[in-house]
Amino acid sequence: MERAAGPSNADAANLLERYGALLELSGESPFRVRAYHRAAESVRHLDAPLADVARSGALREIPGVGEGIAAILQEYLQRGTFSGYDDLTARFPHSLLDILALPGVGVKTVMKLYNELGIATLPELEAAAVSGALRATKGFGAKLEATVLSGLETLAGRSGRMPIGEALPLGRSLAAALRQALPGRVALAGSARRFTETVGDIDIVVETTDPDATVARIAAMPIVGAVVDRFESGLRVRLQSGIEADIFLTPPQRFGATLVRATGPAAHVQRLAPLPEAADEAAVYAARGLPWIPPELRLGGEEFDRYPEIPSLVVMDDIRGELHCHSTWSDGAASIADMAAAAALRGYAFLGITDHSHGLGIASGLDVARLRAQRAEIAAVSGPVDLLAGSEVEVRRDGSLDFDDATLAALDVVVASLHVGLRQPREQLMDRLLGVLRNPNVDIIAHPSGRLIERRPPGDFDWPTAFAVAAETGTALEINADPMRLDLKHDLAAAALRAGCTLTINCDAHHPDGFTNMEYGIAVARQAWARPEHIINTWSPERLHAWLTERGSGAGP
DNA sequence: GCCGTTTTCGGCCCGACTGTTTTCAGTCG
Repeated sequence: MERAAGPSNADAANLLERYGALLELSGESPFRVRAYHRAAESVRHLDAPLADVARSGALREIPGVGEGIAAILQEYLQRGTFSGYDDLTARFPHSLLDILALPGVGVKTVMKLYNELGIATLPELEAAAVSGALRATKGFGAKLEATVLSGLETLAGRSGRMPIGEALPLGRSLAAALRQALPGRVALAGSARRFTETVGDIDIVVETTDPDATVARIAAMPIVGAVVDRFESGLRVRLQSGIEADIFLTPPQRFGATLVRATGPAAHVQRLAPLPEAADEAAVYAARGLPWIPPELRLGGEEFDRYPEIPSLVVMDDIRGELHCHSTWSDGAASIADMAAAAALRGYAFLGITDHSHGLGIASGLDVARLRAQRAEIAAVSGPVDLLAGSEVEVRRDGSLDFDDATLAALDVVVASLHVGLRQPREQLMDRLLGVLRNPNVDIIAHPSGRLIERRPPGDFDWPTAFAVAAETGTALEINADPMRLDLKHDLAAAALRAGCTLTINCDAHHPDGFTNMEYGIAVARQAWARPEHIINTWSPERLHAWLTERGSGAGP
């Protein structure tokens, strides 16, 4: 396997991102700051290595990269940094960016802390908050103190656990590298294999008859920075990226049992105890009279009672299309044509284009006039897949929608979302949600709880009531497959199914790459024991169209 | 800093909530 020389696209994107943040601290125009963030996103999603793009002279063809940023990227590729970045890091301590990352702390607060109190690091900030120095400063009060302390607490609680969207690709690439370097079987284990929302560390099982030789080979791998620990049954390594991973060594005849144990969770493994010595996982389960239980279903409970249902649960191949994605018409990064092509490449039959409505100004949401114009483009592009003209319509704070009923009824598919006012009291929040569920023009409620994993708690909804009404109106509830959302989460999705609700799984893709997140949504749906018939985007295009038409929209223009 | 069936210069990123004040600045989705 040949490895591309030079820094990764992600490294370049992160540098542009940091530079943008530093520019913001220095008081630069918000538009200039934004330009760097936009360029960073484009670079992050490039199909080819940045160095190759530069060599072919196509840097300026990257969206958001003009003369200035192209020159910066050239310099970065040659020197590993660029002079503008060096200048700014000389002016501001890099650690100010850590403070800027605290929720509720923006540029103005960071610079005031730095200039008036000399605070440049998180520990200094914590000391100032604890000692009361913050609230003693003019312009700061008890609330900022509380914001800072709770933000620091969140950061501390966060440390160590990665979102599944990072952990799984990382675990897979480590397993692939080990497979390349070692003769025996290699398998990803641990919570990443089980698709838990967050992952503490990467676990891998490696088969070997010569542990010492295997350890030596692993230690010599380029991806491995250092062996941190060597224990009885394996070793702990620190990767070049700084992430640590446990590698368990096992003789071939015990590979299955070791993989079950290393995959966990403890409650699941306990039900199988004592684990029979077996060369593969299926044999472990067979010895207990069970079929092989897929890792994402290993939760230590239901899987031992409901296993006959496993073959009927939804799988990736059941998905015929998606009903919630974005394009450059709002905050997406790709054209409708590009999104349609990506969907076609995945074998999808249909794709709902649902850009934001105007209420979400920051996402440059569409007003009625632009919605009409977009509809024409959608009609022109439709071909590689069946495109549905839709909207992700904003549910405003007062519960009203951004578009009137006639506008919504003319759309093929309507996805309603609560992005604002998620901290409202339960009663108000439920009034909004129930009102939207009862609107016959709304087909889908997107990311119903509004949570962002480890960043924002869900809204305070009364789920039994919400699910009862959704079951009555037939409105589909989304499992949003974005690994930062996974919303509904699996236990809520299971409760929704018990209440008789219909579901849909969507990536909420803002870029062609976004569709690859589908596997996370599938895992959540399976953890909720969902079958294809529960999920509207597994249905045939004919059945889906009939359902949409029946619901009051989809009648066409 | 980028970009152009509004424009090669002048837009681009709006509106509400919160906290700290006392008429508004800062943050965020």
